[in-house]
Amino acid sequence: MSDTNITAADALRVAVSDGDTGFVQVLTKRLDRLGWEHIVLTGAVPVERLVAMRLGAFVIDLALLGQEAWPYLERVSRELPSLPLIICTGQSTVAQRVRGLRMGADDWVTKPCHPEELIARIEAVARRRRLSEGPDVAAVVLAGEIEIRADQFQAFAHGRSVDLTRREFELIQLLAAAEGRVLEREEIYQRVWGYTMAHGDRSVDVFVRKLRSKLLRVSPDWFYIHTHFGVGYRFAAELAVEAEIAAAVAASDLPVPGVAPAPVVAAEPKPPGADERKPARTFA
Amino acid sequence: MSDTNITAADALRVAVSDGDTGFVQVLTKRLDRLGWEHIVLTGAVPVERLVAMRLGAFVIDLALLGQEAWPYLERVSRELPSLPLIICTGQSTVAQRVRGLRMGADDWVTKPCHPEELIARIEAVARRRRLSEGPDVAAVVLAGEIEIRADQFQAFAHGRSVDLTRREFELIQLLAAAEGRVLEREEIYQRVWGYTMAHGDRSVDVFVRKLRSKLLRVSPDWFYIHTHFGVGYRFAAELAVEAEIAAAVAASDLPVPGVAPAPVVAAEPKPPGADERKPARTFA
DNA sequence: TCGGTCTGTGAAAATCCTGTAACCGCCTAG
DNA sequence: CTAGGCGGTTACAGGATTTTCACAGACCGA
Repeated sequence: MSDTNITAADALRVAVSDGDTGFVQVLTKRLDRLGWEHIVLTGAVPVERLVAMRLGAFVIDLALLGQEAWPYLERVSRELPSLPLIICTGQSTVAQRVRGLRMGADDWVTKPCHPEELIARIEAVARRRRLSEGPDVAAVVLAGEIEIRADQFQAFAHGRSVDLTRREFELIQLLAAAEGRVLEREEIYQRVWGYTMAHGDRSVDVFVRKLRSKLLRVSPDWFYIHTHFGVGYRFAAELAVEAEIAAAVAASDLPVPGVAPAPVVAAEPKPPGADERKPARTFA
Repeated sequence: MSDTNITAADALRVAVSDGDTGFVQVLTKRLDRLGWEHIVLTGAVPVERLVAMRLGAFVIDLALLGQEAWPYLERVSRELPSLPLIICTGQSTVAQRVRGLRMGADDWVTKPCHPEELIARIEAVARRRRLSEGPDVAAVVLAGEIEIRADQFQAFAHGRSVDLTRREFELIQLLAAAEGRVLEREEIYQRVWGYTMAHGDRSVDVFVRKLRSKLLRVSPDWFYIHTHFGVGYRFAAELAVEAEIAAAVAASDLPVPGVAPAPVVAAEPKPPGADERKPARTFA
């Protein structure tokens, strides 16, 4: 329910094909503020290039294309029927608008228009599309020997189910999504359970234990969930040997900053602010 | 692929909620010529009645509702997110249009407008929706011993009809179309029943049971619908024997080569008690 | 090293979820 | 107008899952 989630879910890559630099500038500024990626095009970009852009929406000013406008429109909507296509152009006749819409455009906005309305219309079309395409098929996270599939509400190892319950799955998904970052109990509880944690609640600990136990069963040579004493938990796939070395190093009290980047396995490069506080010595 | 399909595919049942009799008259005349069914409403019709109408699109003039306009709009788009909703109303501000669109409207047309354009916009939204509901023209789906034929509104096994009712068929079709993916009850309800599931509604469960029972009658050696506790259901044809082996594997916790290709039904590996319980049909 | 905290563990208790079956209107075809 | 099919609701029981507890073991700072 965090607003970052909302942004992420709604974020789109939008291409704008328009010659009116003033309009484009105002529009892109708003898009930036929304966190949407945008690409400005200045002509009839070949459909193949559009495909490569993996767009979430396409805003196009027909005036820019002149004679080519209708054929281009036809081609785009034939080749990319699932691409939300919004025509944003100057004065037009009813017949032209009807033609454009029948041809496959999802909306037709007449300039001058308020950028906010254009954005709202893009959202409306994108929302309608998303509704039909269902959840992301590519929602798969890999870590060590574990494969987390959102579409299955389940994690797998060697093709076998880890047999997680709903809460267990939500927990591992949250942790894995924040791979490398330490999450505090409060935050974990807040985001998995949906409401604030009562003082002294041990639910998170208990579920971490269950998770560890099940992961150990299917992937005995790896450690996935690391305890940060007094803080919370961190998810990071680590080969057992590696972890032991790391622990030994930490125990010997040698200032070795590069503990994580172990040679044995291609470890995920940790983002810069990942390391906090004292080196954690607990690697359950 | 007959031409009757073309007509059928484009024909929509449209409800128009508008007080302007002149406009409605012109519009309905055009709709008639297109062969679309239409219903004229003159107020805030309760959502349940809208559901019963099984609409393909809903055109609404906010002016007709006065104070009730926004709450009503909100309710409709929340309860029936899949219903194409076009607002066709008089003068408005950008802020109002943005609000309406954000709230869930698919388009906002300002009156006076040409009925042809309104119709084109309805078509555009309906087209977008249809796109998402899948290229279901794959009229036949095969799974295990079951053959699901969309054109017949029926499933078959060994050439014999499974004798499914309308709802049962819609349910199995939805599940089968998402084969391998877990569908949550909410989503199932939303897509089969067309509106939001009331809290505590067990309809989905009951129909799953009916389906299982009928499938078992015609194809006793297969499991088709798997329960994901706390989540929903997943469709996947699985031979009973396979399922038992999988369960045994999980229970013994020994890797057995060449048995489990992909996600496989597994039973909770209970400690020694190694119970020979019925082939697991549940999937945590 | 010591004491106070914090975390891991195992199990019991409390909840929640699902399968099942019986029941109730509505509609339609006799 | 009546029986039967169908969609939908409800109540219940058996399990599965989640929460809670008490205790043991770890960790940190002094």
